[in-house]
Amino acid sequence: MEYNFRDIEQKWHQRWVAMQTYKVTEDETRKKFYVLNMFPYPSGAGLHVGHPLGYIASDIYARYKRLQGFNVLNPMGYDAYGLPAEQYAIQTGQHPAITTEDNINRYREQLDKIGFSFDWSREVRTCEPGYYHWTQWAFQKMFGSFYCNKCQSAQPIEELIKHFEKEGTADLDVAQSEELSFTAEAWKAMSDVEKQQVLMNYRIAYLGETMVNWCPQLGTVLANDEVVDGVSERGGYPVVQKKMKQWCLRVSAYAQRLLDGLETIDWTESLKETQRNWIGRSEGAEIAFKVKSDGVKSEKSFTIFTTRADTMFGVTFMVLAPESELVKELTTPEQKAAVDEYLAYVKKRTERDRISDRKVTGVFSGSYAINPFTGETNPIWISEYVLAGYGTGAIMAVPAHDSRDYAFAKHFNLPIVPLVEGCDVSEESFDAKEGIVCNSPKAGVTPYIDFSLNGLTIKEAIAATKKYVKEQGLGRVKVNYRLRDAIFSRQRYWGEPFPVYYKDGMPQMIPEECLPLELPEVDKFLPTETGEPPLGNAKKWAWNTKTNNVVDCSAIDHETVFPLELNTMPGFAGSSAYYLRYMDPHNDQALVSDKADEYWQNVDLYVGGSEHATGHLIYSRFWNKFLFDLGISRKEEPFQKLVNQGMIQGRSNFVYRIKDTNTFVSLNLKDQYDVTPLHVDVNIVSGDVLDIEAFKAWRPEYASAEFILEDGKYICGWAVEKMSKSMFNVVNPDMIVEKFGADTLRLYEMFLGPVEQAKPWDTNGIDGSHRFLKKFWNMFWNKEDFAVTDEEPTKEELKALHKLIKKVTEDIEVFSYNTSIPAFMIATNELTSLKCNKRAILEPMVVLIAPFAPHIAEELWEKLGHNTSVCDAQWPKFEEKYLVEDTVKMMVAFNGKTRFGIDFPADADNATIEAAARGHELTPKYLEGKQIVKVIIVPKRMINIVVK
RNA sequence: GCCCAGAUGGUGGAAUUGGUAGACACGAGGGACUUAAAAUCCCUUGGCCAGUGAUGGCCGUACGGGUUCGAUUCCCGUUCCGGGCACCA
Repeated sequence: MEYNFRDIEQKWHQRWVAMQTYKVTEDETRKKFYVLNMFPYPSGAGLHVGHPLGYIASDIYARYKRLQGFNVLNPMGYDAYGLPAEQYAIQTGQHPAITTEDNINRYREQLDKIGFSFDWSREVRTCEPGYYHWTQWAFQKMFGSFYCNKCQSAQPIEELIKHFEKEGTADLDVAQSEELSFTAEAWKAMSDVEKQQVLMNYRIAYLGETMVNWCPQLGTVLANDEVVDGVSERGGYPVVQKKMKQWCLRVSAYAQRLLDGLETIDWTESLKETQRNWIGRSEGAEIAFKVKSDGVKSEKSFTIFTTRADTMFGVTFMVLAPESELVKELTTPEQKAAVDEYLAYVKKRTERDRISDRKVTGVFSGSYAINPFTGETNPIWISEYVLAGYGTGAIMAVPAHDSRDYAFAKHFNLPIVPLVEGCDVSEESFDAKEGIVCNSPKAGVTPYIDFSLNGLTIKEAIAATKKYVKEQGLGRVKVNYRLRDAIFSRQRYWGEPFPVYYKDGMPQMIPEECLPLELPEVDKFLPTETGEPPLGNAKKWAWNTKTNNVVDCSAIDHETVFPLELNTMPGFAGSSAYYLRYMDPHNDQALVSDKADEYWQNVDLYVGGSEHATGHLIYSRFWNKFLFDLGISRKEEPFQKLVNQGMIQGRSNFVYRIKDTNTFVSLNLKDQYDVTPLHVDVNIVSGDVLDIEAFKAWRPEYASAEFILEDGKYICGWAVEKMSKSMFNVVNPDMIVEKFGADTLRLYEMFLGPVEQAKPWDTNGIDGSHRFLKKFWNMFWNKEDFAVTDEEPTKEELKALHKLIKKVTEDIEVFSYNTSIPAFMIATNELTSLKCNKRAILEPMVVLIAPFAPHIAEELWEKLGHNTSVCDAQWPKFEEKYLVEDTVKMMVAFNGKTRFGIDFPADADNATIEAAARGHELTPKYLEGKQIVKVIIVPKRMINIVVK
């Protein structure tokens, strides 16, 4: 019987739907296992062969776990809000909801062909009100919370208000935008609006006037992870810094927990390292410097942050960030003109300019600071190399031991004082944190300090200085993080609307029971003429606080009807807690019910690309920790194990056109001509041989092309590149399924190499996987008859089977699918040559292959007489006894060189083997005249005889 | 500049974590069946050398050292490729 994959796959796709094979419900009697793929953004281009790679890998794992008796949750959905649909809408007027729906349908069709075990009854789409209800709800909870540093947890804002009423800001240790200080009386005296303004300083979701990455071409702000090398990640447009009022999430409050959590989860080291870099913890000290203006000592002071407190004696100047509030305060009248000119220059420069040309620039403020350790005065400069957003926006410059300070000092001719024994700072600074400190004043020489750092190592000196700073009240020990708060507003249409209206200029949350606040219709998707976001075009976009519903904008009276927020939420909003929603996707009372949450807990295995390392995977961990603090999520980390599937690259093909002609020359002859390589569609190339007729038909200008062939063929060149339309190297999985079947595609994608590794797609090798499935199929058939007998299996057959069980089980556990497929091939070849057609062997084989090739497994399972799905079978148990041999072939080596193998009884102990070796029984001719120094026995493998 | 992960045949990649390097597959070459093609099956396939031959020898896991009876695997140094962070004080 021929292996007719088309009929088989179609039949089982229908059956699975009819039988609801993949529907899961909470079942207290079984252990849960939660497998999750990063849900896709449904782009207009559809799936290419790279997309399903991770889905196949996780599907194999999900099916395997199910066969092991776990209750497996394996859901799928769509990250449906996004820029491409909106840009398409701007160009064509087509509503993004329609484009998105079309794309989703296309994705679904393509996914269904590959035979995944997704429970589609749990599908979520981030753009549906039933889903974004809970995105808005979480945002409101963040608005209503602050972060308590003492208890390391989010708390209701009411607790903070109580604190203010009792003792003002005294004894307050919370996450905040800036440090405020007021008494309980002052708090009570504040107006409502003032109170709200104060509270905004502490909320986890807050409206903040911050420097943002503004992308004029996209007309929106971008988060830090959406900006790469000073241009937007999408589209590559320039990004400038701009001060704007935006919604922000206080992700920075969770920096330490985000860092600590990494120790508890099973992710790759490189991904954890990426997140550690992004969080960027650094331990240092904040030290206050008093200001001396025009030589007159003033009461003004400012604080700097340093990780090198030991270098206090090497400070020769101070530097402020141009955006710092201190600039205005510390600029003297004489310097004002020069400073203003400099600030204007800095303002002109984009993020990109700063990165690409690192000129040394700066201006003197006119003021001086007093070093609290020495009493010396140092000039205060202003320079763009100091960043406003990190530390305090001000530094003490130690040119001898910091390369940036060094460059600045050289450029402006400022003094350089080395502090480390034997270091040479004539050409460059000495930045290393190792060596012995020198040049610090002896104890008692200055009136300011009573100890010397000389002779200490740098590490000791840092510790000693910090201790002193703390004791003397000169400053405090401080940990800083590079991680910034996430900017949460986007000036876009196609995203979640904020459930917020404005009263007296202050944001108010619409009542929780009125959620979801649905995205309004607009007549155009561009910003308004006055530059407001696209929601400004909505006619019906105001909130009536009496009736609690959305009303027409013309009704705004600022008494009962108020304007609604015009920004929408960014892409990461919807993807931050979707794994919780899958647990209970249709619940309209809660994000997830207690019962479902208690059962499914968290994701056991998460599969997706590493490009989300500093975006989604940080935001999602933050979001989950917040929900954890609220008692919604059971586990502090949402994704226990994470596997990053490698990108599948394209394998592009090239033809070589002789310049100024329409003649194409084959690869190995091209060096004889002056040629231009051109991309050619890989779908008309097979094994690097060009289909000439298809090529002529491909483009009208090639219809009359001429060819210079080798051996009668046109051989194309090739290169590995990103898979993309413009390179003509996109391979569509539908085509592969059509030609070879889904099982072959699944097997081949896994066989290509380790899941985690990036690798080029090469359709050529797929024959091998297809041939294997045919061989596997043929084991069950004798010509046209299904021929499986109930005979007792032989020892040899059982050995082949159990070797396979062992290998496949071990491989799946560690995601090494690419090595278990050869094991299947070897076992199939062995059993075929043994002419084995016994049920006791073949039935477990079907179960073993079911995760990899579910369609063929179902068909054979049914033919074997079962009336349930193979998904409900039991994973075969491996038994060691079938692999135990009577004899063991031991390799005999002399001084490490292997000579030959010799059989020993399997139960021979080491002493017997060694005696045989020493007794010259094994190898007389090699041992003649030589002295045995030692005999090393590697169990069941080798006897190594060391001779002299 | 700092951090992380890599480098194995013509190609994708194996190697039980220190024990016969190159499994398995593709590609290539040869053969069988066939009028022919497709399909299928069999043999060869890291390099060099010796032999009619079975076979034997030497070299070989980016490069140079080291530890070990034995190193693709562990350690030190170098080169190259990929990824992350980057005026972060």
